[in-house]
Amino acid sequence: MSRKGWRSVKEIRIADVARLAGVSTATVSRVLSEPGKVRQKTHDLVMEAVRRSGYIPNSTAQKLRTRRTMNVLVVAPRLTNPVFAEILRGVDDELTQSGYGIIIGNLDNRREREARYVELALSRQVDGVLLLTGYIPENGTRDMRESGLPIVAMCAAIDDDKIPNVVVQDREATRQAVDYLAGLGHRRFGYISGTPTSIIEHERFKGFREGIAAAGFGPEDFVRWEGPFVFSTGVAAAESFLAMKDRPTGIFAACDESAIGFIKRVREARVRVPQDVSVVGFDGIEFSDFTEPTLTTFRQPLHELGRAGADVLMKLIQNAMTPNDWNIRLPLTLLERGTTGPVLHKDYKSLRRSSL
Amino acid sequence: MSRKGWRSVKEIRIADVARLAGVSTATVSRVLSEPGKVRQKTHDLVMEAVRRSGYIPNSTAQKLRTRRTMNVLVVAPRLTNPVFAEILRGVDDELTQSGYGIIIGNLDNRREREARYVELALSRQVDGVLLLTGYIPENGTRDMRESGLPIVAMCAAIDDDKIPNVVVQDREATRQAVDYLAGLGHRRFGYISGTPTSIIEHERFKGFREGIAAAGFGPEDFVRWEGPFVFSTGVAAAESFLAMKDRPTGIFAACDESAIGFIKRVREARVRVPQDVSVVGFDGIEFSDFTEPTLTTFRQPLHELGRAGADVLMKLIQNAMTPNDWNIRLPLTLLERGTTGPVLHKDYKSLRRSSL
DNA sequence: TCGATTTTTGTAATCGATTACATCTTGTGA
DNA sequence: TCACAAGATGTAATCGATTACAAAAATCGA
Repeated sequence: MSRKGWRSVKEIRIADVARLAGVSTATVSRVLSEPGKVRQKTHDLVMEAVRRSGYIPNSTAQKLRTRRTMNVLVVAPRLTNPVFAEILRGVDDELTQSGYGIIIGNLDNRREREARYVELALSRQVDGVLLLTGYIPENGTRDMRESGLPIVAMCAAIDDDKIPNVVVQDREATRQAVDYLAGLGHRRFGYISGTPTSIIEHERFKGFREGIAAAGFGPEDFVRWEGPFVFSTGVAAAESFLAMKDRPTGIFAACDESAIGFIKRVREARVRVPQDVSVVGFDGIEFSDFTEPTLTTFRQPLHELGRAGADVLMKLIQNAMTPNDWNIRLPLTLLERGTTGPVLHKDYKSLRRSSL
Repeated sequence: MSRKGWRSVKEIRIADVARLAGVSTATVSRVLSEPGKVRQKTHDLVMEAVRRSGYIPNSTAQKLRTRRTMNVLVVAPRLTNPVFAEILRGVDDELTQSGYGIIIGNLDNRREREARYVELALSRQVDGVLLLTGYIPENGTRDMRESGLPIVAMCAAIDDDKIPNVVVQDREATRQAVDYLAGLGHRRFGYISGTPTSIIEHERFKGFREGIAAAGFGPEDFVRWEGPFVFSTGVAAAESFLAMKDRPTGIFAACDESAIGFIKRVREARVRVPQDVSVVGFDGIEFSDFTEPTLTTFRQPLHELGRAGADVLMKLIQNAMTPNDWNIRLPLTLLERGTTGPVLHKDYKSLRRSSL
């Protein structure tokens, strides 16, 4: 069997370099990884041999011996979601700087795919794990924690002393969203959810209800439409919205995609945004600035979040945590743009009309 | 130094399992990787020991011995670009099925980051490489090919007998785009480019010029606006467009983002789409269906492309290539939507007006 | 039941680096 | 110049699996 058919290039081992330089493998190893431990003359000799032979250490062998893989696993719910892609970019920025590689664990929204990545961690292919998911992956009897690996939870707080959290302040932002809409005079609200089973969604909805209460309203003052974090959830919400007799005027969507889907559909039905209905999104994806009108939304500090998460993981791996590192919560920014405006109450309108 | 502080969980080695089951390590190994080679009774004994101890093989040791890492490197120009994210999803689908892991090489549009990934390949951390970039990464004196690893080039044809290509038919599609616009009566064209240095852009522009020629026009019949594959390129093109006295009416954009940026900007200036100007995009990102009007564009079979690329790489690794695998070219689909329509020539209009 | 054959299992080498420990050099001060 | 410390280098064990080869056990036919 020519399973190794492609292995055409002769591989140079550390022993080859040692022979070429007339030294032992130990010396070569030291030259390459312990600066200043070898005499200058020998050092030059070895480096010359390395250069001439084109030697590059076999990283698998290094890993076996040093027990460090210099790889990190990043588990994300869905890679094509721009939110996770952007976080991943931040993570990548930070990790590659420290010489770490990234192995991606894309769940593609199917939770059963977790098992594979738990296995990966358990089999020691990585030095640490970044969870962009809202829960700790488990694999039947075993879960990620059992690996004993450093884990950092992002995107949703996890209640475990051993696991640092690096998250955004969703709940506060969502609360603020309601406050903002109420401030514009809105009295009836709509909430377009994200994936109902995700902790992120729970956090945001909790913030929403808190906001509703804080503004002096109750559960009877809002409707909630359920669905995953995608465009079509907004479209479906819009269908339901259009069928209502007494429509809400202040809508909060748990992600920009569904906000955009909603707006697109209601505009088709000649509902005006923001004159007839105001919409606040969540995420601040690049696209939200290219819709008509431009979307009012909360911008997540995604890149910064990614960097922060990676930074904490590095510290965790190196046992260099400070108390502040255990719970990092980044703020969001409200981008007031074109899809929100003061309410035109029916009664207000009629009042006005009669007073004319 | 407590570098290993976190390594709290006792690690179980194959020797522990062997002792527990009262057999040799060779037997345990065979139970785990050579089905049917061990007597049923012994097999059960071993499996029970594995279960009881919770043993999971140390994959680094396996890799060192078998010389297969079961990892693949995917080099992409930019992860946050939804096109690459979607291709990656297809790759992931195919590879995880075969038990391979993915190490991501995100260039983030900075070519100097290549070196790192060439090194990765050279140090044997992966069994193969998928290039989503338009060129072969090089690292000073060494390039990816030197690694002797199986490489598959996607997104742009590479002229090397040893490297299979799995690409989409950009050029044909772009040609067709011009043909389509000409068929709608357009006589003056605009071309919004992508990153000028990328091979992908070259291919598309080549197709565009071929289309122009095939429709009986020449270089004087179109303008070209340059810029990277982003929204702002379209916005800048729009500024230039708006400043023209004799504006083109048929615009092709090398990616959906710039098409959308263009449309957004010209609409702000009260130019109507498609009545005043028709726009054809390229890619078919999810978002293109949520603009106003919906974007006419070419859909790339991204997921399929990813799967196909991964499939060819698997075959290459296993020396199982068939002649057809060396050059796969997937077709694109024209999605006729809202941003294109028949031209209203000035002379045509005046003609019509006078005949009324 | 015996020996030949086949099947199963064990022993030990191996993959390619790192590193503890031993040994050899070099440098220093008296 | 010598004794001794400090520094440089070499030897060989080690990481944890796989696997070639050897040895033992099971199977079979006569």
